[in-house]
Amino acid sequence: MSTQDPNEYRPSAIEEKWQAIWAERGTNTFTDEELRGAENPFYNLMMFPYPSAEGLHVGNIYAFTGADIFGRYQRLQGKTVFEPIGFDAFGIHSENFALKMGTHPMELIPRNIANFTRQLKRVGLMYDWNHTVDTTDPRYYRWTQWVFLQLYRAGRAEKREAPVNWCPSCHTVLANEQVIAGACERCGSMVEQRILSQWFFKITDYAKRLLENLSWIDWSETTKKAQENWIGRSDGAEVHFPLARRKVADDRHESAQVHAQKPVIPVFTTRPDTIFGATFMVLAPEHPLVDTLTAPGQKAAVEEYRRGVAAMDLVSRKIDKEKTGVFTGGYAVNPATGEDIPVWIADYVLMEYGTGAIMAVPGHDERDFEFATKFGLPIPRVIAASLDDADAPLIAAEAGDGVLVHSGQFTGLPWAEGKQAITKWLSERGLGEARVNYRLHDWCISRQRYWGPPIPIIYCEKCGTVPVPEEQLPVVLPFVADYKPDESGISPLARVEEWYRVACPTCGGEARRETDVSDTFLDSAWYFLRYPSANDQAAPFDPQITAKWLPVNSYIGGEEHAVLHLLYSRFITMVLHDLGHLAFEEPYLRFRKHGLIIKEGSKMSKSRGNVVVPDDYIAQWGADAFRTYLMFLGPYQEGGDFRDQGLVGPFGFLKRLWDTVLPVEELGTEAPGAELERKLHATIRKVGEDVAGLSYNTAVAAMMEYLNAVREGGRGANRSEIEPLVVLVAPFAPHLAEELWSRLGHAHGIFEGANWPQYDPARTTQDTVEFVVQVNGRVRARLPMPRGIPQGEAQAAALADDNVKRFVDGAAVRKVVFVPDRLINLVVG
RNA sequence: GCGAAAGUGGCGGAACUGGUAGACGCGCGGGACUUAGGAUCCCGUGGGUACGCCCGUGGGGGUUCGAGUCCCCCCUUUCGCACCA
Repeated sequence: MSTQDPNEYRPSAIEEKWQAIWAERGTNTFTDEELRGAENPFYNLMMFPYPSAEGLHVGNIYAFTGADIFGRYQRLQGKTVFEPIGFDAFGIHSENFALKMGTHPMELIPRNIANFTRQLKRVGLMYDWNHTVDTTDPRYYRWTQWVFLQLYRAGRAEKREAPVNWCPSCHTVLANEQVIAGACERCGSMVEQRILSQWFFKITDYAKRLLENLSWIDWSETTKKAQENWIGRSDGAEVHFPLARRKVADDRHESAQVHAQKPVIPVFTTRPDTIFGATFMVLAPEHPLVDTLTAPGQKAAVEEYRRGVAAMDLVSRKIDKEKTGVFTGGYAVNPATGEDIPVWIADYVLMEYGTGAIMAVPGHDERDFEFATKFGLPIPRVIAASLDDADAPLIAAEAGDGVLVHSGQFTGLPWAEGKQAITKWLSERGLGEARVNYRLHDWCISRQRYWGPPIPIIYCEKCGTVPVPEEQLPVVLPFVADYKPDESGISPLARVEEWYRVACPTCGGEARRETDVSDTFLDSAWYFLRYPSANDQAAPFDPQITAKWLPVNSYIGGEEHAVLHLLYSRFITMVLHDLGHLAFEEPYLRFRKHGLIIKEGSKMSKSRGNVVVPDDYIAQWGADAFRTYLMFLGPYQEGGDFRDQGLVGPFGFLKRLWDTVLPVEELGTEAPGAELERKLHATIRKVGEDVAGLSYNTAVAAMMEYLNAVREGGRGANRSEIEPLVVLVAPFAPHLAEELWSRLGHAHGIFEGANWPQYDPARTTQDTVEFVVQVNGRVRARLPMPRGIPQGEAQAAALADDNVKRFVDGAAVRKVVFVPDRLINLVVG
């Protein structure tokens, strides 16, 4: 029971020992010179964390360990692996937490980062601590501001008005996620809309490219699908509905005329084939033509409706609810039928999608059907299963396919052809054209908050909007003791006069800084470019280093960032590429999502009290066992269930491996037996393939199986049998592997060289196979047979088996199915 | 509603192109060593059984010599998106 026994497995001791050695030798860190000259570079990226006050979550460790294993495996294959980490520490999350705690974020964040760093180091991740990034450091956000300026210069950033959620009680702007059922998540007051002037990045200009590149980038399919849906391509037509000459409701008898010079209402539709059924139009309440269209008698009602909509928060407006709306009193002309149709406004039409106006086809659109039913508008049928059904009554919207009916010269055309033909017809008459529309919106990057990088813009009375000259960056976020938002609805920076009052960079006159800060997603949209050049004070990223290391070889992260972070960083990369700053336009060659872990069958959360605190487990079992268990508990790309009991399995495995190798002097020197050697080669192959494909759980299982075989019946191991296993386990349990490797007499560290064992494919298979004999598809015998046995011999051997004989029972064999080296199936009777 | 994925022992989970269902681990049972063990090691472990076999991968059909795997219908769960025209 001596605790000083050098052959006892004491994880904490060896883990701390090797962490110190790695730091001292610089095993995982690079100088900038080394980065420039690296051979076989492999950039292994994982999503940097937001350094919360609670410390590292087990979910973070799960994500990082899986990525780290991949990096360590690449390294054991001889690659030079750059594996950086950083801190995504700006944003509303940090700010709200700081407000709650009453501690200033400038004080809180460095503390959290220090704690995270300590925890990350304890896990044994292969990070280059010489190349870290902290988004709140002016040396970093100086270049975030530089990125903004590049977009501004390229005309990809523009300022325009947009609504935001506003909590009248907290005096603050809320993100959509902070609005719960129309109320502020913090105080419960009803949220309102405010219209503010904000900065947008025109990501919609890139919608087509962002969508098309998805066809060739090597990403998790589900992630690509999420982006595809988010970008949301719709093929249809833009159609122009001229305003009717008469605008008043009771002026019904005047015939409609189509005059090209008249103002028109453009609409986007995916179903131009149903245009003959458009019996009314609906505009978003904010639509600019509403005032023109509104008849005097309807003015009061329209105004009231618009006020009601404006008071609503941005989230509840979009939830499906009973249709509401108001008639404007105005009419437009259906360009297909030539008839006047009434124009309504309703909040189910959104200004931000399409043109902010729709042609309503109640017969063939559910929402329009509901609206028409409620307000007594006509619901004609223009699509039917066949011409015979042209007058079948519509009891619900029929959004499916069919043939056109009651559609003038297009009647009888199948739906898809009608779509083409009508679009062509409208376009020949100058009333519309084919159009592709995207669901994707421009990226609003303005935040009326404190904790972010100030947007580098100056407003001058004479010169207008002036970008801060690049040499004047960074625009440093000032220390503001009271950074709480107030009722003005503008950033707390707008209260710091000595900060925002500046001389105009162009004319030197009085000017004012932009007081909004930028979105956290901008910080993370380019961080991977910064890592290799993290120490470069002269440029955001060094051209030579960037050419060598980018794009990223492997990126592993959570699916929750499938659409925002991953899309924004692709967009920023494309813009920087187009501006000549980067040679590539896609940032991540390969992206794989990891799954989420739950605890004992349910989601981990503070309210459930089932949050796994990693430090406790690591203290008890060691980082190696913790890492190995996390990778073992389920398929990495799908996630799994963390059970306290489960940890003892992988711990026991590591301990048995340790006990098998030590003491080294007692290891046998013989060659492995034939069967064990076969298993060794098969295991090397399986673990290599599984790790490369992120199937970590089965890789660990294969190693356990092999160790069990080595130790079967309590036998001791030969060195040649066990030494390769030390290398296979190294990505999972790097400390233990280093220690055993060194005790096995190697002068250099296990990760300093291409130490991954080779296998001989010829030796992965057995000479004897267990051959399955079926009769009529049911297993009746399992017979050992030599590999490569021909069908005739196998059949003879099968028929000689007593049990097989019983089932064949003298009957004629009608058919024989033979699968070489696996199975023979005798069909009788 | 739309989109995606998944339902396998007491539990977490394996199973490549259809070809021995349940690898590996937990738990449980037995044994060894021990004064003792909840430590360690070894062995066993889907259910039933007249010990020949039979039944078993959410439910119901189908294709096939053979289906967890393929096809059709249904049920359940999880995760995205959601009045997107």
